[in-house]
Amino acid sequence: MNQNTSDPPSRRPTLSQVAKAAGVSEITASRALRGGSAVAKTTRQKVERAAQALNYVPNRLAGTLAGGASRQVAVILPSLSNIVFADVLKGLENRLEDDGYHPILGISHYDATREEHLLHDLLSWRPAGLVLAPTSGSAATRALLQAAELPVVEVMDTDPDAADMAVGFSHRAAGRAMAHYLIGRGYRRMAYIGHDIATDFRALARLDGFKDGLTDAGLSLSDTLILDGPSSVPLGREGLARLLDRTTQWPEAVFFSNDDMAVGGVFHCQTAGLSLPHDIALAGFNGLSIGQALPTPLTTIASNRERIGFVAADLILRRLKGERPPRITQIDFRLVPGSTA
Amino acid sequence: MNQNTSDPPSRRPTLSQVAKAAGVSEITASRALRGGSAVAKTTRQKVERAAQALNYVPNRLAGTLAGGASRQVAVILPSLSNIVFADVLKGLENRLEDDGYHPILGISHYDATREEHLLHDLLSWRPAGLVLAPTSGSAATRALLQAAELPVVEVMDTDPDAADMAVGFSHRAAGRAMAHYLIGRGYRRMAYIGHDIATDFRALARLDGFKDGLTDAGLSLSDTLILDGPSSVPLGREGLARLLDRTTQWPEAVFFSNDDMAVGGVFHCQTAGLSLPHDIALAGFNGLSIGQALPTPLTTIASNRERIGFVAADLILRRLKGERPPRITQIDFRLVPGSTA
DNA sequence: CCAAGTTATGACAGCGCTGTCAATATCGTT
DNA sequence: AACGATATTGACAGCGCTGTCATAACTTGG
Repeated sequence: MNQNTSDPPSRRPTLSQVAKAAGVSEITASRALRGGSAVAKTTRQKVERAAQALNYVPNRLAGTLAGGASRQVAVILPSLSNIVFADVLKGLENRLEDDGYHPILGISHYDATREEHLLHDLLSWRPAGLVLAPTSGSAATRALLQAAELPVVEVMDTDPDAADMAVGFSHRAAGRAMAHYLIGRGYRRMAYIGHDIATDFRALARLDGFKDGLTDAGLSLSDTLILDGPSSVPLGREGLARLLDRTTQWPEAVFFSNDDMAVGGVFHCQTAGLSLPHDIALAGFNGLSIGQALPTPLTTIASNRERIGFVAADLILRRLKGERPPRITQIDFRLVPGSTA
Repeated sequence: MNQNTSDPPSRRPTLSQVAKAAGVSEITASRALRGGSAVAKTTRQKVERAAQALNYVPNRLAGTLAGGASRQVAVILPSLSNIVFADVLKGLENRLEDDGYHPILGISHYDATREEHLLHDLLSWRPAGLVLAPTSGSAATRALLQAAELPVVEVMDTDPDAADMAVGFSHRAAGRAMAHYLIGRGYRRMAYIGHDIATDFRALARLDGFKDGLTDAGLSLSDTLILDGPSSVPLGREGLARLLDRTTQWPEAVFFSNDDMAVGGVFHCQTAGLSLPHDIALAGFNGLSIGQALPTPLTTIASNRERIGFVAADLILRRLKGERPPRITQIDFRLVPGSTA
């Protein structure tokens, strides 16, 4: 807390130093650098030159505190192990960057307590907006959001009633769509293989929707296998092996919690010499490129994660410009018939 | 710019309001909430209760500006399409979160100009540290880093001389190791299939190392195919198809720029009815789980991206605590013999 | 019971920047 | 040549918080 007279020892240059170097007042320098306001062309050039020369980097903490909007957007995702959320983040970052905004990231690990903690932490940076793929519908979380008075976008799902805005699609509807598709293909005995469902409630919603779809046709799930741990190719492979191993009456079709799992299932079939979809049919969810590159392209449902992220960022930005964008934006999923079911 | 007397209309509660509610001075409230300093137990409780009641969320912009350290770490990665960088980010976030730090993210898209711009932008938030997977060795970038006077960790590579600290491994050595392994297995005619190498200079370093390894044994690359665009499974599949199509004298082994590409190669072989590694041998890089779950586990080199991220964060944090951690930290790669080569 | 040493609290200034409003310079017009 | 309109610049205060130093309250021991 020193430095008011004379040159500071070696600190980063401040606006005041730039102003002095350019021979103008601080506020004029500020305006010159931010563009827009009325500043004579020659003055602006002087200031810009001075800033350049001093290697000036503005201090946005100060700027934001003094009245500006933050240009940081808090982002809370449940995981990064899954490429799905990396895709969302990519879309987000892409759109934000266009307007000079940046995401501050928090990973909740599908843990409601952690999510709440993160929220509190990130909010302390006074972000201009918040994007999250909620892990829980926790009341405490909801209260914090309400109080924060900033644009909030919940991504990936449109089922629960969002506090503010939402972008995504109905996972329940997606599950149901797959059930209908498989039924249409003539399958009747169907099983489900999923990962740690207690935490991933969107996967759970797909399962519920799938069951609904079966019910629509008077059917029900013949078998269900839930494995511990996050979804992965090896886990899906193990899952199918175990499911087929523990019963003599095989299902005709298996719906996996997502493509990673389903690709694992395909690999098991390749290893076990089972022909797809004749011996058994498999279906996934997400439409990852790897599933489509398989010798037997995976039957799946494509979701556009990157677009969801992009739109989420766009909604925040629009709101900050004073617009009133729609509360719910559907980014539709699309059933991709492959050769595995 | 109003609000000094009376109650502000509806703004977020400030420390001063908490203090008033608790009947103490602002600074005492500050100390009570931050813990540590000498504050009577009863006072602390009063303040905590008041904060709770008001739903107080501290303003770290103000806190940092007033003298604290930032607790934000700038992170610049070239891409998020590749799971590799998502892994690094995951490790980073994990370690940072433990100490209440958060990453501010920027994606350079393998573009030096963009990287520089991001650097400037992120630095304006006065982060406590910086982690980047450099895209270029740009002089301008280097200068900015030097001037910024904050802990900097360059991740993924230890080849170039880092400005400050570095965590990772030598991609050149990794490429060479694979060459030696394949030679040891008896292969002589070897080809390389890679993605957009102009931008991904770490992939390029692996290729160079691979060539070095061949040279060590008096061999040289029989064929090289570089495809446009980011690496992906479909691209690898297409690559191998094209390579085998354009020549009658097939290579005995193919080294791919990474596992995604190599898995695509495996899929092509499955489709084309080629037996691995008899008809042709394939090898990748990264040690992704998908490669290991294949019916024919992929021969590859495992890199520990998550750990690299974790260690990078740890280095920053240690430096902030005043320690002097090592400048270069090797996180070794490991050759994983599979059944594809 | 008082001096010396702790422990707890507060006053003050200032971090680096921007919004507001006022002051000055510049210009065209009659 | 004087006047109002417009373009350009600056003074001031304050955003919400914390470091520094000073003061007040409380111990302890002789």
